[in-house]
Amino acid sequence: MFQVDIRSRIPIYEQMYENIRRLILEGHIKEDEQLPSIRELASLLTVNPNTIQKAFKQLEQDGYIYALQGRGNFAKKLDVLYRNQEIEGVKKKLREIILEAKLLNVPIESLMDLLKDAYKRGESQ
Amino acid sequence: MFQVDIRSRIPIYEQMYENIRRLILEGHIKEDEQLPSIRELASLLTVNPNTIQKAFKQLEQDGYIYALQGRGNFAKKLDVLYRNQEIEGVKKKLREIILEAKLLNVPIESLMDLLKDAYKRGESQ
DNA sequence: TAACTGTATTATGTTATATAATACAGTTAA
DNA sequence: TTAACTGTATTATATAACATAATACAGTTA
Repeated sequence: MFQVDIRSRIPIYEQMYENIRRLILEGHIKEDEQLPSIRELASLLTVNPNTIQKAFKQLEQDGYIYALQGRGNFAKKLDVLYRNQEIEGVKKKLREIILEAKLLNVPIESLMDLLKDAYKRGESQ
Repeated sequence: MFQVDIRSRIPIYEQMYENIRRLILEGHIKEDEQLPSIRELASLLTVNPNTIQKAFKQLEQDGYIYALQGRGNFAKKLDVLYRNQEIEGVKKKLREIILEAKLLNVPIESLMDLLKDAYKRGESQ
């Protein structure tokens, strides 16, 4: 499914969060599809169940999944409104990095080329 | 000069590092110009001297400043070769965020517009 | 010499992260 | 009904990163 790097400075639960979030956004986990159980993931990735739980809880709070007592965790339907918040966040980050690039005197043409190129190469869907 | 947010999850020494790095890259601190002393900054920002020292040490290792025993810390001349490493780092981050945007189905035209806009608005120099 | 600088070390405290070990409750299939 | 799954919650423990505190020493400068 995916991997976590226990030596990374990024917390495991945050890596988990990002990975699952990505799988949902990319459509690899569809609406109402069940995720692996906490214990299953824990043993699969050799990570403590509590750590998985922390990631899942965050995913639930942020609207990516929903939990059913005794049944499991499932991918939520991503509504448009919510997705817009996501998009705004990405745009903000994008602006920051563009300023950073400008600071380093990277010409705008280079950035445009990079943008086109990266967008093309991005895995579709 | 700048501020640090002690409640941020970004370590103080890292905020210091970023702030000073930025001042140098933006040309607000010029080549061979002396930086405030460690103790001075420490009392100014009410941060422990050791924390400042950690930021300065990192800045020195990364080629932004040089230290003279008993004299102080000074901004280094940024050579082209080094700047290229910086640029590569920013480009990498840029690619990642563009993929993120694509994931959220932001059309490339929006990103192009955003790019032009952000680049224009960026404080010059 | 006094008052600055950088540098280094040791000790202490705090917080976030992660693990371990349980326990309890809901669901499901045999 | 029971066994084996699920989620949920709690308490305890360990560790590492971060930051502070308190010194000490060495080089520079007026």
